[in-house]
Amino acid sequence: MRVVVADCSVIYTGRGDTKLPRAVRALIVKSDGSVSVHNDRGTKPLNYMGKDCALTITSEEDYDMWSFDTRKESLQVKMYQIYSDSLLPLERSPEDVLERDGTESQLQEWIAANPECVGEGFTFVSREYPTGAGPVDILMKDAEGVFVAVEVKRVAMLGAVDQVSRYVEALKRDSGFTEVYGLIAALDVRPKTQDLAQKRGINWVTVPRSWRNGDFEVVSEDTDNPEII
Amino acid sequence: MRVVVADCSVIYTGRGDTKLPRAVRALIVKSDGSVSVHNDRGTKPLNYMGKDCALTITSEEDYDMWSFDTRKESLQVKMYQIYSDSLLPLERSPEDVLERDGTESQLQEWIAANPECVGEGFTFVSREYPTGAGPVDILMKDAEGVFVAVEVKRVAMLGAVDQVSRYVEALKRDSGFTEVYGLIAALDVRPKTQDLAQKRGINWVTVPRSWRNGDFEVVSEDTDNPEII
DNA sequence: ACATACGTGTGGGAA
DNA sequence: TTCCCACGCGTATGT
Repeated sequence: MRVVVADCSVIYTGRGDTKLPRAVRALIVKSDGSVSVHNDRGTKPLNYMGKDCALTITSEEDYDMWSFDTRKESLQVKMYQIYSDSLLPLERSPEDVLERDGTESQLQEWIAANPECVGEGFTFVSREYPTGAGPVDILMKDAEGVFVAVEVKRVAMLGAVDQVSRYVEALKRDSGFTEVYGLIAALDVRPKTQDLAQKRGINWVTVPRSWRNGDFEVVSEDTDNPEII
Repeated sequence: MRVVVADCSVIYTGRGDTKLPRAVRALIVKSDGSVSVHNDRGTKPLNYMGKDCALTITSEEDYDMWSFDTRKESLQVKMYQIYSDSLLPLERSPEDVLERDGTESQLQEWIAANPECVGEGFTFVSREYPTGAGPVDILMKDAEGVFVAVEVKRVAMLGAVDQVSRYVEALKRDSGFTEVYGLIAALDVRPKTQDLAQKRGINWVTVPRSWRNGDFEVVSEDTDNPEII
């Protein structure tokens, strides 16, 4: 990994177009051929370019032009003055991957395994049940045996209501479900989202933050009638 | 900006939880109190923490613990060995902002100024027209004088159909519009999005990539009847 | 501070 | 490969 501190200006052309005026910034060039231009604020680079770009350096009167190019994009850095240029040796192990926990997909699994948490007497039917408008996260039946299309989110916003509306609509029209309604299961359902859900006749429940402690998964193993705690 | 190369492992707790195993990586600490943990691949940090986090360093037997904390989140880095630690002086100017071109908001302005591009005889009525379900990007009238709720996107996916459906629904119900329909104007309308739009009775048009050349904006100034070229 | 929406979003998984 | 959706999305803007 190479870090260059320089007085530079930047032009990007590709998916969009951007300009950066002349200023002192840090360029980070990695061994996979990616570049980022950082200033002293924030975690995101001001400009960047994905891996495998080719660097060509040309000299002009007032500056060196560092041009990073791929097939479709180009990042052109005018280097007016270079203050430092360091090569930082990093071992690169392909195993160096972030391990995530508490993701939506895990929440989904957990709710599928604990249908009671979204409603008394609810039972699991299927995960990723296909509809004409995309797969429903979880399909359940309620205590009366009516189908429920469950949309799982960590944070539910307006789009979640739209999604579940789409699924219910598609299940009724394309799949011949006569009795089916929608439900949002989320850690957090925003106020406006609650309003829209209400209007659309979509139910919603909040899952307690403690879901990851596994409270619902602990089953008594000492009795003949295992009981959800 | 401080760059530390070290053999370290990382644990993040906050919105989710993540772990990184022990490896040699670069820590970037900026003057706004943000941190990022980089390996030698990609433009995105493996871990990071936004601005204004407080760093406290404590010594353990095998490592120093660098703990970056905010009210709600915490990034804990076990530093087993530090290979280098450089302070890179960057001037920080608040004016150092990326200037973008070809954004959605510019596309929106352009379409508002060139309503003909989405339909023969269309006329502009209003931008950001408020509805009970949020503001419509552009409100127009078609050649017959019927209202059209236009949703602008660079790339239109399923959510765009939902949005414009919501607006039309709200305009009819809350605002007393009797004649109104929805339209998506985008550079790219994805296949499934076209299908769903069809089903919902939402129209869509693609804006040519050349919109930024200003073809529609060039107006003859030599005649009494300025004419769109 | 909260809520909403854009982004050169990025990344991953499935068709 | 393209298409779709989640993300500790980040970041800016309006309230």
